[in-house]
Amino acid sequence: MAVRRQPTLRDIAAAAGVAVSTASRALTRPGRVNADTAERVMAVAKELGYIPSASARALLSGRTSTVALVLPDVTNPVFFGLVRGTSARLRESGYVQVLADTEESVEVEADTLRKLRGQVDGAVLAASRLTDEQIAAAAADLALVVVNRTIPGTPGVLLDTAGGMVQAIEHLAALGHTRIAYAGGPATSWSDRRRREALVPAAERLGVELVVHGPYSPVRDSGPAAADAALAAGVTAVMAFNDLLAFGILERLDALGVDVPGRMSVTGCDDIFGSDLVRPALTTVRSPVERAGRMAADLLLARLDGDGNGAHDADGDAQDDADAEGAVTAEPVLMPTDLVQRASTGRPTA
Amino acid sequence: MAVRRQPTLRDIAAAAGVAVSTASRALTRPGRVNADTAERVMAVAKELGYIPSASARALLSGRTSTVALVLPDVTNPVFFGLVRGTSARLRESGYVQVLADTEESVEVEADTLRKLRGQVDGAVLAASRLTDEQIAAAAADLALVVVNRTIPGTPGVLLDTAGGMVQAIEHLAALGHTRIAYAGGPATSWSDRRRREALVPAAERLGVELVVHGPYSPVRDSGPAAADAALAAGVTAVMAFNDLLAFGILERLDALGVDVPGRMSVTGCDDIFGSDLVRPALTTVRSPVERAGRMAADLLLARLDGDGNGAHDADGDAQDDADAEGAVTAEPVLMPTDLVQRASTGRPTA
DNA sequence: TTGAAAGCGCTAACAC
DNA sequence: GTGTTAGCGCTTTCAA
Repeated sequence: MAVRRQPTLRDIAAAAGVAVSTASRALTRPGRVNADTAERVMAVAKELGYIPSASARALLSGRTSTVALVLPDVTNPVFFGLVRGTSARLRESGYVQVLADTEESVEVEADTLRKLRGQVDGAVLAASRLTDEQIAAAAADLALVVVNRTIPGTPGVLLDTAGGMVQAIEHLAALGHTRIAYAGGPATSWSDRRRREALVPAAERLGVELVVHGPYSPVRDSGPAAADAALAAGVTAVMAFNDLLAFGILERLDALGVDVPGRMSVTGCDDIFGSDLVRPALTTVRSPVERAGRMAADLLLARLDGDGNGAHDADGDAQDDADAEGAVTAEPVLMPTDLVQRASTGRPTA
Repeated sequence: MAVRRQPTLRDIAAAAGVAVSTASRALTRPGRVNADTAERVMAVAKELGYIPSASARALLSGRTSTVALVLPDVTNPVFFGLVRGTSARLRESGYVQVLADTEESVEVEADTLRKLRGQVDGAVLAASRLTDEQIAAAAADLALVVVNRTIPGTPGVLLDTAGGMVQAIEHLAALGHTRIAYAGGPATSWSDRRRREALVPAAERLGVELVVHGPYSPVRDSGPAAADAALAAGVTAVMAFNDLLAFGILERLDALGVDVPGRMSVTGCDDIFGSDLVRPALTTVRSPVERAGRMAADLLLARLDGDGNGAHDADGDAQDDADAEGAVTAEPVLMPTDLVQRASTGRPTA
């Protein structure tokens, strides 16, 4: 396969009886050329199935029209929305998206970023495992937008899950819970730190006792430990760092015959696929991950296309674009989250 | 950001006091050059952080070291394993993976494939919406591997879900079910056709009555219709086209207060994330999607790198590679599936 | 062993 | 309005 040689601009020019430069002009800015000539060239190009060489263009312009999305784990449901968001936004602007899975490895991520330099115009870096310094260094060579990280001088998108968690604790307090556990995530997690900082004063304000457990790995397998810790702490509700952890907690409680939400309410975070499938369905913090992906792509494209060319205004999403414009100044964009109430939370019956 | 100009080969050559051609040789085949010179050049290159321009290489060689994965919907859990499989395999061989989401649209897919030509060396086409003719045409311009499609002359990977479905009906028959429904998938689905062709004789052999419903969209929202049809047909078990549909069926049965599996057993297909989270946990056909992804990438790389260079033998997966070698002849590779028994199937209590 | 030069496909001056 | 030419960064003859 892939036998037939692609026609080049030279072929088109020859077939149309013009010089290559004329052919080039006819195809890229028909205005700058005689209408008849332009038409003829375009007809020939179409007939021969001409497609301009991306490599040649890239070599000449230094621009590849390609953007990378770098993720620690493509199979983590949390990132699906992100992939879709960036993917859709980039396609709208004619960019190609490269997907890089770093397999949760710092080395792979650093290596990937290095190789990407020159291959892509920019990258969206999600849930990076790198240090601030490493990211800042990479940003010197490659237009970068970070998701859920704050790197001075680098634009970013932040999902305000801390705000959603505060909504969750308010929800629980309103239901009558007075002693609540937070099953925390990885010690290195920026989000986790933010949530603790938000939850402590919120608990105080609401007059509830907050017991912080963890750190736990944000996976189902950590659920049993978190569930046991919550039971041992004598709380009536546990807020999990994320849905995966919450799933594990629910499973453990189910196995122990603990009534949810009667004896123990459970909340998660992310509203990933499956959170409404578990029984009882999980009350969780929904974050606009897909919109965050769009936004990240927006920020990146704004940088790449130059601030004012308006190319990234193609879609009518005034909300996003308004934010994007503002964020060209490298202020991280904060995306609000909200609480989805389902069956896993209720009044404590004890 | 992205300010610092990338050093080119010329810079390296100048700094090392050699000609560009020598620098090129030193970096690409150190053997063909004086050892001292080679060392000096490499040292300079490292110091200056030289990275060869992918565009220039591509322009010269016509090879981009990039492969596309084309999917109808990145957010469909069925594809996650595929993404991961191709991604891992491609990275092992130093290829970059481009992810293209066609949004279930024939037009977008055709358009994507056309644009991809020249940008990538090849593509893995999964669950394509195109006609055989369209795919065959695209294969003339681009090295292609199809997943779950058979296109004469084009290598492919087939997930033998039909075999898994037969296991499922055998399982149900063994439990004592004598009248079973199959909630079929889209009429255009190649897999669906294969399954019907396999299920009918299997049912006959097992002495069970098979009632075929559908076509249904393979999404949760189609579940209620499928569930209602199964109930109306008086069967004691329903086999869903895929897990998403099965989820919808379970929800509907739950809402109607129908006991699962007592009154109705349910099976799915794919074993997607969440199938063990639903209650009752779903008995389903597990297909080795990630391995299929690896295999598809294997087949593609075998084509691209030429049959015998062994580059795709880097990993020790003798099983896969043995198959891959054989499949260079464009015989589709069939991946076996198996049944995962969970709580949603049991003896009929009526 | 090394250097000079050609050229991949394209665009952007710069003529005419 | 159109053609000629140079050159993006690299590899690869072909000489030296």
